Amino acid sequence: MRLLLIHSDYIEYETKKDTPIAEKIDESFKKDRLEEALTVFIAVESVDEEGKDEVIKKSIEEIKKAVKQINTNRIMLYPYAHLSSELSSPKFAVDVLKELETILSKDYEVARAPFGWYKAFRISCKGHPLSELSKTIVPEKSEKDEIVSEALKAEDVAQSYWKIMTPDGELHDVESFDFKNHKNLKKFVDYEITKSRKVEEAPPHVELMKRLELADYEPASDSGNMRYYPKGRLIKSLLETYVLESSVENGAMEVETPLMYDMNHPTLKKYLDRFPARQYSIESDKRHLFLRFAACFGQFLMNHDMTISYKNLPMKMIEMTRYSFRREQRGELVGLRRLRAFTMPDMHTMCSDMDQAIEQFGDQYNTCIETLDNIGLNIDDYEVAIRFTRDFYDQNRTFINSLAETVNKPVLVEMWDTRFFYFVLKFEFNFVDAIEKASALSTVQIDVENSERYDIKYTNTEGELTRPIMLHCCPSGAIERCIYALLEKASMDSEKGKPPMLPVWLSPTQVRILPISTRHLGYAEEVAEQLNARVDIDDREDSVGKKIRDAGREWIPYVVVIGDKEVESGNINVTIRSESQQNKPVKKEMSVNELNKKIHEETSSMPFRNLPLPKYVSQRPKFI
RNA sequence: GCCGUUGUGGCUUAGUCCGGUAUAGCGGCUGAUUCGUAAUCAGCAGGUCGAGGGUUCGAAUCCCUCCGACGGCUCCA
Repeated sequence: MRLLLIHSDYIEYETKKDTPIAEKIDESFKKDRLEEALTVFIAVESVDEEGKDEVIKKSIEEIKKAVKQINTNRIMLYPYAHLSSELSSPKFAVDVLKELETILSKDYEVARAPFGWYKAFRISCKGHPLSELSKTIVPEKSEKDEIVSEALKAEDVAQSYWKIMTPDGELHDVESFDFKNHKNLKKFVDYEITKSRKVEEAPPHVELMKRLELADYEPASDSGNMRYYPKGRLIKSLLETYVLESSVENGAMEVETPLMYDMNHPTLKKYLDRFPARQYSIESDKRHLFLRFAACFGQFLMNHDMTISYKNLPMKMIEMTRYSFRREQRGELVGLRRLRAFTMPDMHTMCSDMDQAIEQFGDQYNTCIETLDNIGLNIDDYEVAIRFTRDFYDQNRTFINSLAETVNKPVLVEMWDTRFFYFVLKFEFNFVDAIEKASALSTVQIDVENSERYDIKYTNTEGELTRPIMLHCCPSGAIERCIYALLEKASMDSEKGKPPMLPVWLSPTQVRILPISTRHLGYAEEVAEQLNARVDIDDREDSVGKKIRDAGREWIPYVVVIGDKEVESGNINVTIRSESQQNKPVKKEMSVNELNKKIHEETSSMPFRNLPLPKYVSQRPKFI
C-alpha cells in the first residue's frame, strides 16, 4: 500500500463521472470538504492482498502517528491509483478503504472520497516540514510467502501406517520384518520411513552426466533447469520416443496442451489445492499464470469439452511433457535426480467405473514393469511402494495382494486412515541410488476426485451422463530420472568390477572404429558403411592406446580396431564392453555381419536415431 | 526456504590459516611422430581467482551482501 499524507488547510472534491469499477454511492457522498485535515492519498497494491489485516493495521499506525504529529482531528481518505503501478483488485481496494474508514472513525472525524470515480479536487498544503509524508507498506512475508496447497498441509498431519507386504499378501510390521535377503528394500524403507541419511557425498551420476557430455547445469537459468548436450539430447529423445510409441501401441492417443494456465481459473484453482507441489508463477499483463507441473490440466480440460460414450472407454491420452515444472525446494535439487523443469510422460485413462479402473491399474502396473525393463532397469533395480486408503484396501484386498505377487518380492505398503490426496490407490517404483537415496520412477494412481472437479462425463449404456474414474500413469517416470537411474546403476556396476555402460540402444556411439594409422582410414570407412548402427571413426592422430582409452571412457559398447591384419583378412576385431571385466577386455574376431546381427538382436525392438555428432571424432568440439 | 560446507583458465587443481595480482596436469593450437588395445614427444596460447561492495599503500587470501554447487531438514516423477 502506498500512502501520501498531506496536512492541508482544506481538501475538497467533487465526483465528475463514474468508471466501470466505481463503487455505488449516495448523492451526499458525491461532494465533500474538510477544513484543517490530514489528507491521506491511498493506493492499495496487489501485494496487499496477501496480508490484508496486517497492511490495514500498519497503515492505521502510520496515519495515527501523522495525525498526532500535526495535531488535528480530521482525516480525508482519498483513493489515488496513480501512486502505484501494481494495484490490487478494485473490490479488495474498496474493502480496505472501508475498513480503514470504520476503524479510524472510532477516534477521528473521517471522510472518504468514493472509489472509482473521476473527481475534481482542490487541496491546500500547509507546507511545514511535517506536512507531506509518503509511506510504503508491504505485508511482512509477502515476498517469500508462497502458496502452499492444502494437500501439502494435509500431508503434514495425516496418519499413515507402514507395512511390508510379502508376495503371499501377508502384512508384516516394518520393525520386525527380516530384511536379510532384501537389502535394497531396507534402504528404501529407511529412506521412506526412518529417514536415515548416512551419506555426505554427491551422487555419482552428477559427475558422469558431465563427463559423458550428456547434461549440465545452466547457471544462467533457474536451478534445476538443465542444458543437454547432443549425446544427452539423443538419449532423451530415444527414451521419449520409446515411451510415447509403446503407449500409443497400447492404445493411448498423443495430445499436446499448454505449458501455462490461469491461476484464477476456478477449476484449476481447486486442483492446485489438491496437488502436493509448488509452482512457478508468472505475471503477464493482468493475468497470474502458473507453469504446469503435469499434463493433467490440459488433458482434463480437453476431456471436459469432449463427447464420450461408454464405448470409448477405457480411453487413454498421453503427452510427453517437455516440460513439467515444479518449484522444488533449493536443497532438493541434485543433478538429474530432481529438477525444476523435467520431461514426463503423463497418461490419463478414463474408466467407466471402479471395476474398469482396477483392471486398467493392473494392466498398467505390468506395462510399467515392462517399460522400465526395456529402458534397462529391471525389477531388481527398484523397490515397489503401494499406497492406499484403508477403505480401499478393505474392499480390494485380493487385487492389492496380486500386485506384490506379480513382482514376487516384498513391497512397502502405506495405508492412510483418510484420503487427503485425490487418489485412493497408487503405486510407485522407486529407484535406490548409489548413495542410498530413493526416488520414484513409474507410478499409477486411481483418481476419484477430478472428474467431478473438471466436470468430465461420459454417456453410459442407459444414455445417462456419468462421472468416470480417472487413472494417472507415468509409465517410465521422468525421462531425466531414467537417465539418472541408468547412470547410477552403471556407477554401482563399476563398484562391483563391471565396466559401466548404458544399454546399447541408448549408447550415443554404438560402434567406434579405430584405424591404427591414417592409411587404414579408407577401410575403416568401408566397415562403417556396412554397419547398421551409430558408428563413428576415431581419425585423430593419436596412439592406439590413447584412442582405446578414450573409447572406454565414453562407455562405447563395441570398439573395432582396424589395421593391416583386418584389411587382409576382411574380418574385424571387436572389443565387447558388456562381456569385459575391468582391466580384462574381451576381444572377439568376427565378420561385419556378425556384429550387425549382434547389435540388431540387442536393439531392434527399440527406437533408433542417427549419430548426434560428426562421424569423425577429430571434427567434434568439446562441450566440457 | 533454513542450517552447514564450498566456488581459482574449458576440465581437474596448488596457493587462502600467516595479504605483496597465481601452480601444475588434462584439453586446445603448432610442429615432429603413422603407431596393434587404458594417456607419444616438444613448443605456444589461455586466468578481471563466482559477482558486487568494504578494510588496506596493496586482496584469490581479511570483512559484508548476493549468486551457484554439494550435504542435512522437508518433499516428489
